[in-house]
Amino acid sequence: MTERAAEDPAARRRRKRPTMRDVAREAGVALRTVSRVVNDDPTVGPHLVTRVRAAITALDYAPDERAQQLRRGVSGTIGAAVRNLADAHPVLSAVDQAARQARLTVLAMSTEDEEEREREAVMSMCRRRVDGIIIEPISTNHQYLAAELESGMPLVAVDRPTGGVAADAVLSDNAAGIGMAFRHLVLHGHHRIAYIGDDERIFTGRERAAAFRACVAANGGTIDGLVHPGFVSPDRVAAALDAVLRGNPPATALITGNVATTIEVLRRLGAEAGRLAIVGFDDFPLADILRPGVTVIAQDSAVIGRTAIELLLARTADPDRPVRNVTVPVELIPRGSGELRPPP
Amino acid sequence: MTERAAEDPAARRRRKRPTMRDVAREAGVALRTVSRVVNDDPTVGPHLVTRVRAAITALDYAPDERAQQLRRGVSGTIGAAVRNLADAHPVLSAVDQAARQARLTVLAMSTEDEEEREREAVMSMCRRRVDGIIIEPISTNHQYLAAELESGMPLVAVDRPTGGVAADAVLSDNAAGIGMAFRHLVLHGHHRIAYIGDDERIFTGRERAAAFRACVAANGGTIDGLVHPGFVSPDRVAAALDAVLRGNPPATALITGNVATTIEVLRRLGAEAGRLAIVGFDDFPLADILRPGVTVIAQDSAVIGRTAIELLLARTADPDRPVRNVTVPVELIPRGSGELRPPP
DNA sequence: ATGAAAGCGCTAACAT
DNA sequence: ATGTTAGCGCTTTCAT
Repeated sequence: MTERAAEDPAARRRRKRPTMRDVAREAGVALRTVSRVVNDDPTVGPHLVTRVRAAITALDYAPDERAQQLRRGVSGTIGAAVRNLADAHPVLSAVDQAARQARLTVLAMSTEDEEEREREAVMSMCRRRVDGIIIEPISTNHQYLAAELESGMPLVAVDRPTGGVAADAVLSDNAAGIGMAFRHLVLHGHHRIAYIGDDERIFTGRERAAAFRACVAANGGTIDGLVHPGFVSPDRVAAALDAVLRGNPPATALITGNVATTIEVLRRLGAEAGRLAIVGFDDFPLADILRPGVTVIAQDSAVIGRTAIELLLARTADPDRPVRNVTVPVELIPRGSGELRPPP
Repeated sequence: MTERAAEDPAARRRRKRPTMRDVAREAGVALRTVSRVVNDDPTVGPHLVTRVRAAITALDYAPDERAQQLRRGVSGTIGAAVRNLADAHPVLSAVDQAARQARLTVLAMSTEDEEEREREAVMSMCRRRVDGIIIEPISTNHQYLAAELESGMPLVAVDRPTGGVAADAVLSDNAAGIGMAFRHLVLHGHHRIAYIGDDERIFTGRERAAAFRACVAANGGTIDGLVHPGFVSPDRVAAALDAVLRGNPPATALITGNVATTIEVLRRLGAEAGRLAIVGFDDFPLADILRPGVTVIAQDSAVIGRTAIELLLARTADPDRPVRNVTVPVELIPRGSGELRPPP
């Protein structure tokens, strides 16, 4: 790690940040007039507007948003509690864009998949008096938010619902997705289809595993040795994959319940990836350039993000409206891995 | 998209958010005492502490951070202007963690790779009076920040330097990385090595292309038809790849200057990926499960992120310290694609 | 050990 | 059309 000191006028003078009062003095007008100009109030004479603008430029004045917020009562900011800042749920992009269109700033904080961090992040947002919160829940018990919800804080859960308190949520249609995957594989000639996915303590893990069991049952099969929910770790996925491949008879197709599992399975399979038909839940970048391409059930991030903001704004407008859960359809994207036929 | 209304006690009462004054009234003490308790001032009698705590709990009081910040003069927040919220530079995770350890909150805003958005985001952070800004520069001219820098706003550029104003920066060792990639390929028997990368108007594109040219020259070769910098689009990459493969003689190895290019090349190559030795600049998830695995020059995100926060804090402590540029070493990770030998 | 009062920088009644 | 004044919710002298 190399350091290099660059040129720097050592005698750089620090200027204190100018306030609105300074601008008023500079322009020779009242504070209120500056405020009017800053807020584009049309009732200011053009002459003064010019003078104030000049003063603002001369002093490099920028209003203090904290003071504005404090006084105005709204923050113009919504909080987003996401799992990881560098690799957030793709809906966050959509949330961000939709928020911008609603002239709202997004304050993103990471939860690192830890309940306590989630709580810290969300409470910090509340203390900042954000105008609403989008949360990708980690915790299963959000009682700690009861007071906030009661005092009208709009909160929208994404991907998973909140627990213990009623809040708006926008979820993907997990059951339909698993159904699509299952039928797709059956259609391609598979009879022994297995499932490896998240721990059933996690909402999506629970929903997807349950949907899978229902599919097997509806198809008149038995689920013995075919369903492998659990914590996603290389070892566990490896063991589950092993059980699936060495079953009697072995499964010829696999549904993976989340991206981490899909990737771990592919990593494990390596060169033998073509040996097993695979449909993964949730799309991921590069799924199309793997060989074979990975067939996935894709969530509609754009719609989810937009819907989340809509629910947020609706609740802001009417804090007493009934709580809503919106389910967004998913889509099967065939890319090769899900279209593999079983060996004869 | 299905909607479902959930149970909701229609007559839910909205409680106004309690202020410190409310807590004081509830506890029967002065405002100042509540403030003391909230800030863990030890000079409050244990009896009153208990009473105040009880009132805080009873009212579900949480201090308004905006007001605290306004009064205290610091925000406890640093801004991070990143390209995209859902797919930020991996250093952001490291920044986030390092910031948390420094008891700072990260306010992330996206620039969407647009200069104007960058400016909006950064200025918005300034108006929020954040304690510092981490920026992944899009713009090449940051004169608009001159006043802020002058009034002491700590600003650290990551991955690329700022333009037009002197600011701290932490950069990867682009030249060394290209050098490592080039030597690695030479070592594996390649004589015709090509480069496809970013537009040279972008800092990293410029540095990497220049380093590549230097390598070719040092190796006694000519660069005719081997260097293809430019805007990263599927068409342009396809054309460049075509030129590389149909050269006379064709190149047997390729260095790609960024992840987008690497992926576009792999997508284009498809099943023929084994035909060309490839070393990509910047690591990416799944590089290890592609076949062959993709050999990359990896940046040390953790170090970059930590260093960025260090520079930020150092400047906060001493706004007059000389501007520093820190260069962080990169690493070559062999995974297969870079170890392919040229056809005989 | 506790409290009264003065702001932080701004907006919004309410004059004029 | 412009200015005066009272807060937003908090921290912080300065008394007591």
